[in-house]
Amino acid sequence: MSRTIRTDGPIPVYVQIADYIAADIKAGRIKPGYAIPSETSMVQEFGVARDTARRAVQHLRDQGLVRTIPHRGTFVEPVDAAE
Amino acid sequence: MSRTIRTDGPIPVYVQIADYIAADIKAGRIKPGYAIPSETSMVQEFGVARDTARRAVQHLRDQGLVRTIPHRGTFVEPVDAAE
DNA sequence: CTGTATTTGTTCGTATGTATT
DNA sequence: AAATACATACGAACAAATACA
Repeated sequence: MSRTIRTDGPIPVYVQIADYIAADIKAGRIKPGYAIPSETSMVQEFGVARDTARRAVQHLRDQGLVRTIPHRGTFVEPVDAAE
Repeated sequence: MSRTIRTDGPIPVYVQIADYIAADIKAGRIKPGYAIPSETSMVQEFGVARDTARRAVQHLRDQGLVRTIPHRGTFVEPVDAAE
């Protein structure tokens, strides 16, 4: 898995991260009801600030792909929820 | 012992706390094998958030001065471990 | 064996300041 | 000016392991 983050291009870092996770969801690598990586693990995995990781999660929420439960995590929605 | 925390300067609070504890270690006030103050006690003593106390401990770990045992505490390493 | 207290682990929420683009 | 990104800091909730009475 490349999962390279580019800061020199036109695509915001948070969108790039969200896209990676969205791809995981759509490919079934993270199934409905299961948690996506925590903000902290995104920070570690992608080497970004937590602020950026949060934006990525927000982006996924905006697309209806996930739902966050405070202090628990962010979970993949049922497949039909993102339509 | 002053141990004043300054929030108006350029030195992060967590670094200031770590420096205080590092000084205690280097002065022999906390000996190898013994525990440094818990996160909770740092919160109380310095009036900071736990997040900040944890950063201070992390900073000490990064310097090789201490080692954390989960659910037990954080302990001073042997003197030669920090070289 | 059974609680209770202590301690670190983990997670998201919120805010501020700075720098860069 | 506005959006993006990083770093710092405080809050809050709950989990889990450990230690001990």
